[in-house]
Amino acid sequence: MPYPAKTSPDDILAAALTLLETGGPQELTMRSLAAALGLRASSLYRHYTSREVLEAALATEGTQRLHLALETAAAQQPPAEAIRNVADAYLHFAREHPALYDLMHAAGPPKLATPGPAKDLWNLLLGLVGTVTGRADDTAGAVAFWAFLHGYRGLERDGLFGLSGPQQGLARGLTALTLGLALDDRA
Amino acid sequence: MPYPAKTSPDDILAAALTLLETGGPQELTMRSLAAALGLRASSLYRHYTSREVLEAALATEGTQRLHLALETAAAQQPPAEAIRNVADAYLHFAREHPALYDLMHAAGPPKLATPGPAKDLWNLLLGLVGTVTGRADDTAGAVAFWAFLHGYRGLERDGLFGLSGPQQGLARGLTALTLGLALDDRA
DNA sequence: GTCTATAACCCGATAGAC
DNA sequence: GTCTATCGGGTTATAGAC
Repeated sequence: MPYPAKTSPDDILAAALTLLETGGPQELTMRSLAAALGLRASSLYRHYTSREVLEAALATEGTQRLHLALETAAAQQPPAEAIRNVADAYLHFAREHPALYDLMHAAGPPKLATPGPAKDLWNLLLGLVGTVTGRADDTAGAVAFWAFLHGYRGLERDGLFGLSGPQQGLARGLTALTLGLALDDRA
Repeated sequence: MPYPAKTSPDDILAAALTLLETGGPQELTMRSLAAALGLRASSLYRHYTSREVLEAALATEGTQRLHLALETAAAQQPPAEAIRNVADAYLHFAREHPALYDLMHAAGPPKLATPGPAKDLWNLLLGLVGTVTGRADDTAGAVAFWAFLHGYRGLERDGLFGLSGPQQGLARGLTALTLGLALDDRA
């Protein structure tokens, strides 16, 4: 055959992930991605109709991986340990895949309502917080917990902890938040 | 005079702020900025040597404005009200100036150690949290409080609260965090 | 200090041959 | 399915005239 297949959607996705982690978001262009796969940019459009579609696929893949990591971290652990393990796993994921984590939040609003990786992730957080606060559907508590993790990661990524480090801000915030969520009995 | 001054660093900064808020970060280019001022892109380089320098100036300006807004919100208020007012003012600022807020965090790490707007902002948060926890330099507590606000804003901006809204996640997180920080007596 | 002109790069995406 | 060639657009930044 004159033009045998050199790649596939999965290959492209994998190469894009590697490129994203090694060179950051600036390096993820259709040209450099094609080069990493040994082909031309125009060939990619046979597998992903646009860059936007490719980024959406990346975001979905990232959300799935994060969900899996958190699930593993929480497995077979009592509530207090599960919370800490999940927080550590969350931050570890964001540190290891900073550009992917950013992309997950930049590429459109992941629908928490409709079934999919984003909803799975949300349900995990909801259940986790529920085991600590004793409420079945503690939406507000899960939002607070997620906001804290997401924000801590943002500050850390922006280098705001400089040389002095976060000074136990993570541990203290986590303890305070779980303690406060369990005690607070607002409606 | 053949070429009278049409602009100044302050004019440019003001126009850049307007452009940033109306059109988002994509619209803030040297070309469009110059066009908004009625001149050519190359003329801007007499006032700001590069786009990077201009963005740094924007970030500094934004940090000053945020600091001022928080200072006003906290003034003459008992601790509990001050915390809530500051949180509201913080989120209000981020909602009103989303692109500027992003730029403040994207344009290099603001040094919290060296004197400047960023340190002023940090000191305000540190003092505010101190009035609630009763500790003089509660670095960890301030980090936790800031992380929560920053993270809540990020989730809100990414549209993760969809139609159902944050479900009191802000109020509950704030209450839980302040309660927990005041009660927790970890070192 | 502003102008014109241009250098030197980058990007996503498409047409049509094979 | 991949290729070459190219369209059409964008950007920061500089050189030199006035």
